[in-house]
Amino acid sequence: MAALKYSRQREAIIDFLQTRKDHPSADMVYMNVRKEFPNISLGTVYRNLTLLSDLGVILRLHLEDGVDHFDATTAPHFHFYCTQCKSVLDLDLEDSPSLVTSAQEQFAGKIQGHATYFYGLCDQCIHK
Amino acid sequence: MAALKYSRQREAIIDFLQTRKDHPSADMVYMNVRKEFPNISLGTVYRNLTLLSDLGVILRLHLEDGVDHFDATTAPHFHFYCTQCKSVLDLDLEDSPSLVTSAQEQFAGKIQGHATYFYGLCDQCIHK
DNA sequence: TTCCTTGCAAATCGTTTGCATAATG
DNA sequence: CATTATGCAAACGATTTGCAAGGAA
Repeated sequence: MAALKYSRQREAIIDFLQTRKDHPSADMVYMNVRKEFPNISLGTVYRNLTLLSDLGVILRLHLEDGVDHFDATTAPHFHFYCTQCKSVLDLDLEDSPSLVTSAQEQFAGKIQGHATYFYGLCDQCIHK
Repeated sequence: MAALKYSRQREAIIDFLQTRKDHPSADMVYMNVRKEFPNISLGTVYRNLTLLSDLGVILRLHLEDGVDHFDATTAPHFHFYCTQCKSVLDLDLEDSPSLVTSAQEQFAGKIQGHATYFYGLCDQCIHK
């Protein structure tokens, strides 16, 4: 029942997210979209991020740092979180359907998906 | 350099968590431990939960509902989150070192572990 | 004109923290 | 006695929300 109407701000938010692979926080989105829309408010950013993730257009990630992160790649994939530099990366494993399948075999409810993140040290943080 | 000292409140918090398999929030812990220590403060509950999860005695889970959940089972396992009733369950999958292993094969950094939760509808929510 | 969206600011809410006091080792 | 833990309340920070004005259908 949404009856969504177009807005340039929302488009800019989606566009920005699609250029990034590092899963920005709402504040990051805000600071960047502000270059194009200096008057955009943080509330508008949050409203759109919430709307878009409710619609499934983007993903909302809950990591360990207390701030939500957003991801324009909605195809199932895995994430890596560096405990040192706090960066977030995509991991492209082939294996994800079998994970859900094997979980489903042992679970009476209906599994619709999963959120998985690996944690540890990223390549850069190891070498310094 | 911790130099931990005993406290009855902390013990009660751990004891309570060990009796539960539903991964209570800090507020749940607070309400229950209050039966035994009516004057305990929410701050003390948070301080101990944070301390214990930093020490690795318990796990702190970041789910979709915006509140942190705590788990006294620290052995690697999976979680299920019901998107309808918001309950959290343990899933005992044949532990998959293969998950970390296969991820590690394709990743230059060092993977130390993973947090995985499945989401969907639990058995009870399907049948109503 | 109707209803969605925005900007702004205030409100929420989970969590953390400063401080004086109590308990532990 | 030295140090850690507690209770209380205030502070914090991320996110949400009410409202009046602006923009899309």
